[in-house]
Amino acid sequence: MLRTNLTFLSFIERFCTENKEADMTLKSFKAGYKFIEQGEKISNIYIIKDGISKCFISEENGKDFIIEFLGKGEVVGELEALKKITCLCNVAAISDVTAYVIPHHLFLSLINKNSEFTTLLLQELSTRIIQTSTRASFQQLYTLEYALLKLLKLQADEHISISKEDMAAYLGISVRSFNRSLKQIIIKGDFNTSEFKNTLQAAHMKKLLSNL
Amino acid sequence: MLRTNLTFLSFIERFCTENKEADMTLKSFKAGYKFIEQGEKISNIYIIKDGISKCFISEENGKDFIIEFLGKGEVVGELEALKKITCLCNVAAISDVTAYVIPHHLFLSLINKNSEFTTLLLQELSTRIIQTSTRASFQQLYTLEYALLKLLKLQADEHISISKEDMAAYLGISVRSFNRSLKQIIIKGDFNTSEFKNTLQAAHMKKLLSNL
DNA sequence: TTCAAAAAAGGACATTTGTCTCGACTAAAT
DNA sequence: ATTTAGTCGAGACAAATGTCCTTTTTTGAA
Repeated sequence: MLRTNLTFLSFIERFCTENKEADMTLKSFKAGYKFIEQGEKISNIYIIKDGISKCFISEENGKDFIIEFLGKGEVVGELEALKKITCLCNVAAISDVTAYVIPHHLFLSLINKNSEFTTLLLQELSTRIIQTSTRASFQQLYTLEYALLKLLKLQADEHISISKEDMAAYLGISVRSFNRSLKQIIIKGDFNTSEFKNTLQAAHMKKLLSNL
Repeated sequence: MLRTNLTFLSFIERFCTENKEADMTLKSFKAGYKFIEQGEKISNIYIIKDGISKCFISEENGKDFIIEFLGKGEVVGELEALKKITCLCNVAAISDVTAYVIPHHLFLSLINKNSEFTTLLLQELSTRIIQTSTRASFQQLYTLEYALLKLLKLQADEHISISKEDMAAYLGISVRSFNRSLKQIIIKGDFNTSEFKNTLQAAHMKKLLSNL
């Protein structure tokens, strides 16, 4: 659920130091700041150096759907650059975020001139398709409780914690349903059973649950 | 819902005629034949020349989720080639299908040597991410009836018809729910109202509904 | 044409999820 | 300490969806 791409980040940082004259800058955003707005035209791509963002679609009926949480090395705005479209999603910082800002023209010329970069980009896009597809399938075909349990586990694994509202938006459900399922999980003690392989995970999970 | 990529197909056909010595073949599959099996290792990619296929994930609970219907110019197996993984999905022919078969090594060398091809591939992957993401959001956040109506409209637009089971699998619901919503739509006469702009569409829609 | 088997449709009930609302708790202001 | 506004959780009910099983329709063979 929290995507990262350290290889991609290394490449960018290396490129940055080796091409100091290139038109790349580093920007910081406070937690909560929405730095990309759905429907707007942008002329830069962003590569997250630090912090966590959420990428979400706001539907016309007022509901939000979180496509993915983005961490180190994830890129944003590249679809817009490649396909010359307005922003597909909103992107907002969840924690404080710093990101490399790269103008579209530089991004596009990198693709043309640097095959290492192109390969990394192809890898990134592939990963995204795989994750988006498998998640869509999973969330449509399994019960909410199962999906929620999996989501909590992922947070335990990655030692992060996401707000209740964001988790609900990620699962595509109301906060009410989220609370209900959460209670079921706690009552049943599902998080104590078989699926947790190590006690560290279980401990982090308890902490997570006590904060919700 | 039915993806096509005619630019991609043109490129392949041109490449094929210009490089007769290259290791590319044309294969045909009868309607219903599952030519890619989830979890298996493959060493070719397929580019659909003609016909319609469905690409679907079979979950462990026995349910299927249709990721997308694929028409002319759509490529299959490229994620597996790029990321060296076993097949993510099943792919089955819905109508009779003919497809170009290209070995992984040729596909990968095309990426390295032909920047036009790489650009087309980047476009294709981008489109896929966009479509998968917007669909996931839409299906999670809107009512079934709304999603179904949209699905029927798409079929009317594209002059194709998909079986009931496949539509249900695409929407991630049971056939029972599908039938219920369908009835609602017919009773309400939704397909006759505002959203249908031209009578050709409306006519095709009536034909579709009478076959369901 | 008739009948039996198979497939599809739909009714009934259970479960899940959403919406609306009220009450409990929190925190800040007086 | 009291009040008040705001937030959060959950009860109650409604709507949506799945499962199971009966009914209806279709198909194909005699």
